[in-house]
Amino acid sequence: MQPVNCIRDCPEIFSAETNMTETFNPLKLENQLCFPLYVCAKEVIRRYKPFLDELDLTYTQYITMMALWEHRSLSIKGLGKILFLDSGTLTPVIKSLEKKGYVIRERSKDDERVVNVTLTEQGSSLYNEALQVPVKMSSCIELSAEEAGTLYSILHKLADNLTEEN
Amino acid sequence: MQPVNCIRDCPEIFSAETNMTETFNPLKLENQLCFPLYVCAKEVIRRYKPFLDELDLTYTQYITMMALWEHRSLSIKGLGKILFLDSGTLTPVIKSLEKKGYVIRERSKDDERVVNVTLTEQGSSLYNEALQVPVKMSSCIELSAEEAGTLYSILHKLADNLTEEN
DNA sequence: TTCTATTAGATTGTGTACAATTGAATTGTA
DNA sequence: TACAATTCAATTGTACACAATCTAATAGAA
Repeated sequence: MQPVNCIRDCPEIFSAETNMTETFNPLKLENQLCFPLYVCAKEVIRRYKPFLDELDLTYTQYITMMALWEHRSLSIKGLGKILFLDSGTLTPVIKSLEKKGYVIRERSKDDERVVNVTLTEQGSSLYNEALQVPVKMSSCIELSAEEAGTLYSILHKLADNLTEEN
Repeated sequence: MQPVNCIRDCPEIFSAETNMTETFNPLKLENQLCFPLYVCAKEVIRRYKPFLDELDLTYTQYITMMALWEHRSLSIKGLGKILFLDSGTLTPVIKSLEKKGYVIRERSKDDERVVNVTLTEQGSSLYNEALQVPVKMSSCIELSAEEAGTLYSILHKLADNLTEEN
């Protein structure tokens, strides 16, 4: 990726408020904030792939399992709120997890519209193998503890800002 | 998104080197670094959509046009290096841009394997309308100048680290 | 209570992403 | 110079991601 000279080279943030001096070009890739975000997300997920392949999970299936390891059972809607995914994405992901035997899907008796997704025994026990995934990933991301912490908190602030009140 | 308490709550970074005290759980979504990255990338791109719709561009087409506004003409391989995309993704994107009249595709005379993608007059002049996109986006991202700059440089460091050497 | 509005999830259609393969062109080497 | 290896782009197959639509179920209001 390109080097960066100064803080105002982030057009989504600065183009409106900064005085546009000589050569500053808000449509250059190197001046974007979203583009490296998009590249990093893709590349980190690509680094997950070999480790997730060992569990026969995709990244989307992995984060779905994480939500279920924490909550045991969730509706499609509940999963969507946690993962920021809609039913168009989740329905096939969950059917795939069901086929692998990690979850079961069943209509709620209280409200027939609701589909509850629940971990099976096999899905629960996958947790122990999955514990190796973050361990292995940690060696792929060469950021200092401070940088990682800073990145973490800025991303959470940004995510809150972008996803609030839809 | 969930609140964060302390810097070690980033398992991809910390799980290998940190002493695992009592309840720290590396497989919780709130303890991931990749998950908010993935969510932010998706959500920022979603915010682009209404502005890009006005230009009849998708985000992938938009970054492709950015590369071409800067370089005028590039091979598929050249575009792939800049955008971190492979031919399987780029071929349909470029055919779509060709259909809209923004680029032309032609085999290189020097090397018939190479396809050069070149801006048309119409593609070039789209630049002027596209200048409004970063202006409009700047009001969607509520980060301070300092946070944006910090995010920018950490993401570039991470991208360099993830994409170096193929 | 009946009719309307809302909600949950599934489906459809479009557009990425990427791994793996293919085929044509070029390069490197014996 | 042949011929094996490499390179470039296209194609194929799988898996998202989301907008828009659809259907069934539930809730709300007259």
